[in-house]
Amino acid sequence: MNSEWSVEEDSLSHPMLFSDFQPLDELLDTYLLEDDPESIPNHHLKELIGDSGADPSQPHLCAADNNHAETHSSPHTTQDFSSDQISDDDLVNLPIQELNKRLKTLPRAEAQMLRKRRRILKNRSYATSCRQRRVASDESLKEQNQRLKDQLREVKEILRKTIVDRNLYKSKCERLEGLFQR
Amino acid sequence: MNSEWSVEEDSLSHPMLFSDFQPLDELLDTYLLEDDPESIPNHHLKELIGDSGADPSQPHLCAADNNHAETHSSPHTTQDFSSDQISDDDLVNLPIQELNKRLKTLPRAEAQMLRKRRRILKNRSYATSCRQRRVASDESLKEQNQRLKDQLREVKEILRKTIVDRNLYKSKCERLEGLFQR
DNA sequence: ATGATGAGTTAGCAG
DNA sequence: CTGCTAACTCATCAT
Repeated sequence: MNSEWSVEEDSLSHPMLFSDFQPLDELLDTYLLEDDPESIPNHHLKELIGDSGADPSQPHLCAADNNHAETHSSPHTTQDFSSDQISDDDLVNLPIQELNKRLKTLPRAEAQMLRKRRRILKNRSYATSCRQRRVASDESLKEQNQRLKDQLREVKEILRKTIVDRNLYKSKCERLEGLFQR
Repeated sequence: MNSEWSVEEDSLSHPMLFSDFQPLDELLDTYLLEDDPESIPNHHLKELIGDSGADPSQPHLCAADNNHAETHSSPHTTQDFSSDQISDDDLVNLPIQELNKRLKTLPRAEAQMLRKRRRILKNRSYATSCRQRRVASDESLKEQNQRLKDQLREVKEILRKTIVDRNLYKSKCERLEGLFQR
């Protein structure tokens, strides 16, 4: 049994109905001035990636396994080991121009493989950020949703109190008018 | 006297303030009784699958190409007849028990391949429904969000009018009380 | 076994 | 080419 409408309810945190309604007006400012629900934040769904390292030792247990031991990139004499000269890290992060320079010194087939691997590695991180973006956007929607529900509840409560208040004034007016009738 | 506090907001579509506030109360019922925002529908995110047919001719352009041209497949070696006996459709839809019966008549390797393919086909549709579910859930959140924004706007408008209404009654009370002072 | 989901791969579109 | 994303496959977890 929710005695929502009894005015005697001092348990409410706003013991001001009727004689003092400043608090209501303040709250009104708070809400009515913030007139556009569309303007709710919602813009914090970026800056989440930051990959760069994270050696994907066995990315999917099926990716082409190029043996990368670039802990101390060995710019050694021979280019015999060809593809080993370029770490995965360089492969993705080097500007394409710089990469092409290095690839020119390699056999065509080798170069092609490396380009393909570059694309795969890049796609891998695109996929990762795509997923993170989706998750972030979902969370954001849920948060916004919760905020809206809370606001709605609050505004409804204010409305309820305002109506009680108005009804009291109305009754008082009618009583006073009754006195004049006599 | 009444020229002072007559309602100037005739431009509003609710020309009832002060003297007639039934509409407000009706709207109040509409909103306050629907007290729990948590109870908004949100349960229509199912019944979306319904695959069954739709020959995925080239599912990803990379799936194992089983030659499903049973009209007259290419019988170059012995094993071809065998696997062609079971269509992809049967492969996914037959109860496992029934399928096993049929597989018993086939070479082990063949049977293993078919089991694996069954798993792949099933996973394909699991993935599809997973994706659809995600999309549906997202849309649902967005819709709910829009509804909440609309409701909030509406309740705020009602509150605004109610406050105007209350203030008018309050002014009137003060006026009447002033008359008694003399 | 079945179903669900994170992650890697591929195709294909957009810039 | 770069970046993004739908769809597929695989690994893994839970039932």
